[in-house]
Amino acid sequence: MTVMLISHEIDARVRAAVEEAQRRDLLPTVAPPDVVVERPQKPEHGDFATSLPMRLARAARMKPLEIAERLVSLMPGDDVFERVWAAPPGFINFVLHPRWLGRQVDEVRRAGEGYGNLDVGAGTRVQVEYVSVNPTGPIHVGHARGAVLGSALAEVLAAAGYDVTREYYVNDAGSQMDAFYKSLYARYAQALGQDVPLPPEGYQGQYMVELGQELARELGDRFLAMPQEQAVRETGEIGLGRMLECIQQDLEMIGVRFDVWFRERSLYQSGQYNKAMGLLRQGGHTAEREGALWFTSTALGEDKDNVLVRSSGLPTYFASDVAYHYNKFVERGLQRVINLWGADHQGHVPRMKAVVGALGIDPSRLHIIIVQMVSLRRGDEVVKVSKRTGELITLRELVEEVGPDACRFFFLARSPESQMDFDMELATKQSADNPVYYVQYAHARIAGILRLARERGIDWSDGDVSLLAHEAELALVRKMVLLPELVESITRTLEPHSLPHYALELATAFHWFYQQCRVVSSVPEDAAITKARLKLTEGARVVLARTLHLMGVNAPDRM
RNA sequence: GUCCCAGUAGCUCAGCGGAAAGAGCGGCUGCCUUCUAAGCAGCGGGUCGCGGGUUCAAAUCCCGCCUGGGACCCCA
Repeated sequence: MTVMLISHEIDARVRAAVEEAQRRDLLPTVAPPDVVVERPQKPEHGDFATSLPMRLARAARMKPLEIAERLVSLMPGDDVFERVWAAPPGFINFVLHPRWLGRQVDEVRRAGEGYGNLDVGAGTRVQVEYVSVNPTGPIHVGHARGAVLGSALAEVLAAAGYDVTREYYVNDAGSQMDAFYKSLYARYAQALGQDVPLPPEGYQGQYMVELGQELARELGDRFLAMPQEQAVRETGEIGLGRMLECIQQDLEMIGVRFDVWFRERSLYQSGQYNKAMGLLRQGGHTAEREGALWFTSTALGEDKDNVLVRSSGLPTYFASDVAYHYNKFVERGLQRVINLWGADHQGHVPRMKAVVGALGIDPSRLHIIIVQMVSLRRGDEVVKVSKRTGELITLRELVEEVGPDACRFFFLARSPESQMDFDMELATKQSADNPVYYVQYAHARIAGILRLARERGIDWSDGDVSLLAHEAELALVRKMVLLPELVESITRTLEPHSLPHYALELATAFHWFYQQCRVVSSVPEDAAITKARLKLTEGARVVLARTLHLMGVNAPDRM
């Protein structure tokens, strides 16, 4: 299915007009800048506009308004744009035709849940890797933000025609895991009355005590009989499995799922770690110093070199990441990779880009989105730890208190690079005044209207959309047709936070229409407009539901 | 000390080169005998951190400074 993107249509028309004008000597033959299509803030400036004449003025040595007028003369209005005009100081404005808008209502209804789907991705294989929390403990609120942003971004990319893989990188190797294994064994042994101390670097959390007790309860004391090293390994393996299950279930609570749970260990087992290191060596990007193997990133303009293999012989996390990205780009042939990392990994970005380049991969294929931290508040009170467990607030606790939809909406509404305050009081206690409910309420209202119409036996399938002429009706359609534009822009900016803002605008447009226009009328003379408005209402439901689904937020039929 | 992010309405945040700065919450005023008032309409509220610069045009780009957060481990 091919949806016409209005912005692309304008781009094409303006470019064609520039060429035509140059052919006719209305404009000097200078290279035109890219056509930037914008949406004016003021309705009287049209639905879309471009400032190309002003950008062209200097090179063309003409007055911007004059350029605009000449281009406009080559772009007469038609059945898509009712009016195209030049406006000072040098804009070209476009207004969508009311009849075209009416027809879009039918287009939306025809597309149904597929409305907003595009083929701009053209099946490009793109991976979104997000969360990837070490499986040494439960998911906390900070991780949840990346989880929500990543999952929404993946949804939008899929809608835009990309072949998307949603991936969680499981760090099941390395020193953090060793500490986890040893801590778990200690807790397990302690649960059985043994005096095994927690290692110095061990995990203190209460959840480790519980996990240890769980293993003791379910599997008995048989691990105490075996050599401790083996016991640590075996209980650790079981504990890792349980932690992963727990993480998976917690993420499921906010609708976050993955196609692939990629094991760090597999990089070593498959030999890909060795291959990646070999490539770096061959490329002359490594050096041995002080008993360690270094990635010589200073030669590539970085501030410092980075250790790949410690003098102890153990690879660093960075080395694993090198192998992992080798796996992504080379072994799996992913065309684009998008990683969402927490702010604490921000310093890691330059060397990751550098090493990808050193592996012979164009670094622009790797996008790293840094997700800033979340601080929790209840009104004016800063919330750092859970009153119940005395530890950081877990995702599970947050969702249980706030609910999945509000969680997703709030996390999604802020751009990743701004540190956010999450006010649990606002998200829960005042839930009625919550933006999430505002949007969901619009959907429920729509569902209510459609329910009523069906109960009354109205068949609106032959409704005449050309009757839609009220200001509020057209304002609603104007918002509806922006969803495909939004999907397209998110694939470029990789910023899904525009989704909730759009949802709010769409809901506002519907609520206003609802206020202005009676949909299901019992007056016989209103039969035709009732059918047309039912079509519009149904279309609005499609777009609103689709927007909510892209955000992973429920679209309730009743509230 | 170096690097990254942020600083916009009382609060939480959008906008990130274009035409008179936006939303939600909070405050004030109106609107329910027909489809959900979890709604609508209106009012009030801003030196876009500060100072320079670039540009026809700067909240938006560049430089410097201030404030807050984060990162600078042979941790991940």
